[in-house]
Amino acid sequence: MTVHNPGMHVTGHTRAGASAPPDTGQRRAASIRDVARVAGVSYQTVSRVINDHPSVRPETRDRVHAAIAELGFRRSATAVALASGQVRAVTVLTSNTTLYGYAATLQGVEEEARAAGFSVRVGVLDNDTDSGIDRAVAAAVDGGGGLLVIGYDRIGAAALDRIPLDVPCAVAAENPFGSRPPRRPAVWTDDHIAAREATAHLLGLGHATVHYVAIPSSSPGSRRPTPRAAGWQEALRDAGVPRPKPCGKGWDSRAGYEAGVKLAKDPAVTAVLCGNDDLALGVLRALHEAGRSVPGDVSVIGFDDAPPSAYLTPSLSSVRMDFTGLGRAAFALLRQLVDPGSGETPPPVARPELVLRESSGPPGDRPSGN
Amino acid sequence: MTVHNPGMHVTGHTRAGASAPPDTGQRRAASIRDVARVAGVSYQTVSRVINDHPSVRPETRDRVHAAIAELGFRRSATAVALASGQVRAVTVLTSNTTLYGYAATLQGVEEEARAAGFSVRVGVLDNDTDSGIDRAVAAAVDGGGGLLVIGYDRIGAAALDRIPLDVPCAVAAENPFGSRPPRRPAVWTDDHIAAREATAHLLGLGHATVHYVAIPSSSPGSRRPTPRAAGWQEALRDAGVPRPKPCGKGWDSRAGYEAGVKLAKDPAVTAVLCGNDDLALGVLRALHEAGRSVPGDVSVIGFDDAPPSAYLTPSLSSVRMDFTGLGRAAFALLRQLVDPGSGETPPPVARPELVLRESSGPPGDRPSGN
DNA sequence: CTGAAAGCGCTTACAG
DNA sequence: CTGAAAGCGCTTACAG
Repeated sequence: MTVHNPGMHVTGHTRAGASAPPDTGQRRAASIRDVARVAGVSYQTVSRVINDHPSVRPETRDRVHAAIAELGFRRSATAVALASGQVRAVTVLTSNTTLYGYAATLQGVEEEARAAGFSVRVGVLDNDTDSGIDRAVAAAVDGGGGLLVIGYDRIGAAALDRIPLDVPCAVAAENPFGSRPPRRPAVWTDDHIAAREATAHLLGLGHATVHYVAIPSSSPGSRRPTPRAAGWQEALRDAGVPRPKPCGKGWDSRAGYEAGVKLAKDPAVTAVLCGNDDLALGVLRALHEAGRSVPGDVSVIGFDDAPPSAYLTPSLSSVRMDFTGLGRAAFALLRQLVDPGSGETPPPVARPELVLRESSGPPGDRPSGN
Repeated sequence: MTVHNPGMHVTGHTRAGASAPPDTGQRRAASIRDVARVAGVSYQTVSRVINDHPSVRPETRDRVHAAIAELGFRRSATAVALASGQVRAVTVLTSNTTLYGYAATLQGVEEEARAAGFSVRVGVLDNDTDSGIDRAVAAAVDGGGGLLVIGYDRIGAAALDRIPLDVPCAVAAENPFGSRPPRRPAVWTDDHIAAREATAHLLGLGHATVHYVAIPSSSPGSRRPTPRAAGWQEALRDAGVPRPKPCGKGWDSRAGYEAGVKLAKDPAVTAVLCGNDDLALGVLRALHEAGRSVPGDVSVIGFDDAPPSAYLTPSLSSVRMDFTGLGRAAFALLRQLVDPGSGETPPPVARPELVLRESSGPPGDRPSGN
């Protein structure tokens, strides 16, 4: 049976009035008591078997396993959580699940969590008000288990401040939180240094200065620059070159494009560092439309090194970030908190690395000479 | 306190031997019995209040609310789940969380789930063996609640077949499953028709035929073409033009690049349809390196219309897919299954739409004439 | 409108 | 090596 909606297809025995109610075999699932009865032991012994307790006679163990298989028994994680008081789960609080950096971090968390037998929940912070954040935090806390905050942006940082202190929590951040150290275990990579090095690299190539298309700030007041912006400024200051105002207002290619349109109009702009690769992609587009060649007229360097960046035309120079590693390490930190006996130590996170490709070079480096 | 690892920073009171153990205020959380005591009522009444039962005297209700606030009571979702037998949770089973189509689907699920008060878990299928899939399915099932399978690929389709029939489950798929209808409620959009239309469009422009860079097949045997491939073939057949073999082996830009390198060598290739935008991006790159202009020498059309595609140079023609809507509808289907009383009906999903940009045009349509 | 009982499916001591 | 008891924090009938 198939029903056509505009643009959509839906199928299944659940369509209203279409057929019998779902016969999903709704008899009650087997419990350890059922298994015990079939195996001829007490349910306590069943508990020992499913928890791999050593003190069970092999023969008994086999009988229990046979009963488990026969009944298709699956232990209820809910009951385990309630009885043991431990929830072996982590909720990732994030403002976004599709941007490369966020999605890759989530992937890292998931890999590490799965290996540790933790389930992974995602809580999206899509509402930038105190009450919206409180709702999301409450929903995440209610589920039990620990929280992992992706603090790459304003909302993430704000959520971190609103999590009750008795809830175990760790953070993957974009920075060392400047003057305000996090109250929680945290991991981050050196965006600051990486941005400084990328900027210094462009300066070393001979550019008079470097412009910056910023990602939104993570500090609630929006006053403090991101570590990436700070690193860029520092490099300019160290070199004693002019320090243009950063531009950009958003995370996506559209925001990059809009910033790029303005930059393209200024002939003095010969080098642009971007807060992420999507932004850089938009800048590249704006430059192209304005007839300014890359890297001939303008050099562009992105941030994050998303997988497609190497295949752009021109291929994009970018600062590679180990988001997956960050996610893995953040989970390990949380695990230390909720399960100190595990002995889990954070896996190494790769240092940010400037990957040079076609989009950057010396000023005026045109195929046909200067 | 900060510790430097290669490339990583870690902070927090959890560093081995660094400071006192975490003082996360570990006194036992308040239960409804604690609240009852403080409010001077029975715990049963507390249960009524937190469940918004009508039959509670306003005055009593206020006392309970005051006690809840005073104790910072948070109801345990675990206990609710165990006692009520309902898990208001959904696990998204997917082989990937970072590719655009998958991430956007997950986002749609999350939006709809949050609105319904369901928590969202993610289970990643990263192991393409039966036992690997079984482990992932078991982990997802153990958590309780429903399952939502993203069946865009081989692994997702295989997982679907291995989910116990008594577990509520719905599917977001790329196709109507051809000859084998799903045993589960499913949503999908018309990739098949969309691919046929995109191909017909290119043919209508005057191209002698259209080549196809395929995404991997979703059918376990890998024999049956994806709906996208089938739509492409159908358009060629309908038009009575030559039908080249599809190429491509992967999902990412690298796979697209490799396929593009081969296509670029064949001067007969003037139009290429790609199974997704990442693939198209790689094809664009390969064409560029081979000195073949787009769309002058070769037209390229992608699939999915990922957000950056509009800002590529040349901007990419693509088939826009409503993945978020698909995720939303899939959740609604699952909700109908586990919670028939909710009256939730699947929201509309947008029809795939061919978005024409710079990367496609008539053959030989060069700025400087033919 | 409110309370006392039983039970969800397990685990954690405590006996033997 | 195995069993009987108590309890995790709630909800769902059942009384009053």
